[in-house]
Amino acid sequence: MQLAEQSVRSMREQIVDTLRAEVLVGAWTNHAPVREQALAERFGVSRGPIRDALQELSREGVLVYRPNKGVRVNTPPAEAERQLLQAMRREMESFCLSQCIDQLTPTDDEQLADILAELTRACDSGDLSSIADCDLAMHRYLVRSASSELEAIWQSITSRLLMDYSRIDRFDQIVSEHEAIVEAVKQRDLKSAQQAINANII
Amino acid sequence: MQLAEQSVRSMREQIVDTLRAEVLVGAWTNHAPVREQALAERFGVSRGPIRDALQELSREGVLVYRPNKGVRVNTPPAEAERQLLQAMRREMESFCLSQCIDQLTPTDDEQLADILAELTRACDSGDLSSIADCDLAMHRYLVRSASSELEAIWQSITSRLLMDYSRIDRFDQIVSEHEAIVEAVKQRDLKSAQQAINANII
DNA sequence: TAATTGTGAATTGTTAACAATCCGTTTGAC
DNA sequence: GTCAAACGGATTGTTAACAATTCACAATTA
Repeated sequence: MQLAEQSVRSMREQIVDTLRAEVLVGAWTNHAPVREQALAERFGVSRGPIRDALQELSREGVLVYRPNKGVRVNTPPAEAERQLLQAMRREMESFCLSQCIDQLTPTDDEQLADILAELTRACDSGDLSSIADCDLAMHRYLVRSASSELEAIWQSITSRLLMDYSRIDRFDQIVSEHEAIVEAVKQRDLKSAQQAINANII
Repeated sequence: MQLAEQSVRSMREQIVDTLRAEVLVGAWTNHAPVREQALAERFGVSRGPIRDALQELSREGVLVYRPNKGVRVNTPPAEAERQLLQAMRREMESFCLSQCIDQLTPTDDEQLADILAELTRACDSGDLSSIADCDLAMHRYLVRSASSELEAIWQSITSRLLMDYSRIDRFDQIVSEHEAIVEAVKQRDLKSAQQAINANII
């Protein structure tokens, strides 16, 4: 009775990823509350899975939940918090690189190259939502390669940092920075890869 | 139609806190899966709120979710991950102290003293679940005083660290370490408070 | 007029029933 | 006897209806 082109779990993940990308790109304001029924109709499911997705995004810091009042888009972190989160994100991704870089295979290099190609295409076409998605996908790939356990924490930190993703207009810079990451990883050059990551996390 | 001694949101939070404390104390094994129906009957609600709580604990790293198979207790992090998480927790709590310590009021001091008193009582009676609860409550109080935004991230990191809370047998040490924290905070001595926190986070 | 109280629609929270999936067991073929 | 397919109970995933709460707006009163 369902389209079921993906597993049930993937459906919720897909909803979460879609909504996250839209929020991070600024497609939603934080003035209007998010209505469950409207999202349910949009995704063709009932309110249950929608509520699950909204709960997850709330825990992630993208949305803010208030009892009996639903969710709203969160506000960007204060400057001091932002600096802490940035330091933590750099620490995490540097750690993940050091853990995974010698375990990666040519297949991983291809995957990263694919993500980079899609990121480039997204930047060319100016598809903000897709840019944010690809950007996150590359970093997430490296984090997950090191430890799937850390992914949820990394996502929470990163989502909050990207709540004011203002530099998404520097398309060329985004591409070149990620090219540097992929190249350094391909060379299995830990120091360069960490530097490239740190340069990209601002 | 409900007991309703607390708000609806508090009910879910209460379920989450109860289950978390039980898992962190080792009351559950990770061999037997967690059954939704049994928990629903235990807490006197339907499976819906239980599923919400289990989802939250999964995202927090206390439980592990697998599609169509429910949740299990997570395993402790590997040693390398553990060191990263510990460094991040220290960084977070040091930051929170620096942010909040000059904003705290005598009322806050009382609250911390109350938590310390209950922790002492729990250690005297050897109530492991209560010990874990009070321990977390004190750190959470300081984190929340600095920034409620950071609380979810802090909880994720801390829960994973406590997945092997083996030193919960050193009751006297737990009490004295938290006494040192409360005292330093009361003196508004940032450096000492940070040292006391770092000494407690192992 | 300003403040307060009612009222009803809209929204979130919860429940129970139904659908889909998993897993151990049995059945059957070779 | 061994292996694979099929059956059935148990469990998770989803849905729609119902309950509880919130919010905007109208009606009432001072």
